[in-house]
Amino acid sequence: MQISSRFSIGVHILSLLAIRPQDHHTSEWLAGSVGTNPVVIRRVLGHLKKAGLANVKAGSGGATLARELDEITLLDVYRAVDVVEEGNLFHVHEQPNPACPVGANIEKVLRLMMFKAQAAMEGVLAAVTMRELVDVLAREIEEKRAANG
Amino acid sequence: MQISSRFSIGVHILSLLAIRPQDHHTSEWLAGSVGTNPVVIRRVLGHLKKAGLANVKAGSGGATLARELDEITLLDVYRAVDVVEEGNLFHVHEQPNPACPVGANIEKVLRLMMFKAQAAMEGVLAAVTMRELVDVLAREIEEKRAANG
DNA sequence: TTTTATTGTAACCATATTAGTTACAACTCG
DNA sequence: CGAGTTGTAACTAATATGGTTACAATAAAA
Repeated sequence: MQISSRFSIGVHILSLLAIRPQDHHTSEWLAGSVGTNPVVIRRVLGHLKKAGLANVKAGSGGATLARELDEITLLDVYRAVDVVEEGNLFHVHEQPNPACPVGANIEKVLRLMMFKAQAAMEGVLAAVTMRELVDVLAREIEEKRAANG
Repeated sequence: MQISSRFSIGVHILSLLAIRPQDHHTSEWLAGSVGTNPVVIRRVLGHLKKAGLANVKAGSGGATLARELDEITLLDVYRAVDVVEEGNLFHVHEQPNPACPVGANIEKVLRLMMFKAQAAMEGVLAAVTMRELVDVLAREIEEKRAANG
């Protein structure tokens, strides 16, 4: 099991919009960098638009950031692309036997522990802004450029 | 996307082994409490056995704990039932364009952030032992018993 | 030894999700 | 108008999940 690459694609797209603000970001252009089909990009971009993270212009085409990078956290992207239903990262089996003491009570205990684990994960995503990520990315690009030419 | 219920089933099984040590824990009996098919139980139990968390006796049947509750963390169970490939909770898209500066460098940055998020989640699981979980569960059972009779 | 109950595993099924693809109506703007 | 683009539906192949039947191998009781 893995969390859908829609999340990583969403981050990739927003990074492109941030780092290359001058370009005409069509789904085809974005797909070229992500390495996938334009329709996949349009689907993810649709999620980002709905969440108020990106603007997309129909007809003439092109996407832009709808918010400052400082005001977009990785958790915002994660939620936007709808990869994990809220509070349900873990699937808890659904028919424990209520006639058995363990069966009747384990669900509550399990959900508590799993919620904490999930919250810890999302907390890390919430603590990183796209500004920080793009800064790290830009530094990475610059370092490689300096090294390889 | 959700992490397979094998994990919650595994915890449920170990809890049963701990709370009802006197019973004959056949897959059928366990399935009765979990609310699923005995084969599903046997499959999970197979994972737990392989990981050294449970003993299962073929032929005459019956499962028992193979370790003290204090020496089993939720992370042990999570790893045992093989719900998430190590280090790969997040699926990162696999063909970013190396000719694009963003495409060439985003994977490393993404993996770093995602690894931190995943590690935070697993850290919570590692911090909870089956002893603690079973204690909470036993308290829950007792409270309900006292209230409802 | 025979009988009975159980495990371990293969095989199959229905369902769901994912990511890619084709197709096309609706839209924007030169 | 015409060229280029988005939004979306529809289809596909691949994969994972959880349930089910079936049965050989096994253990222990009768």
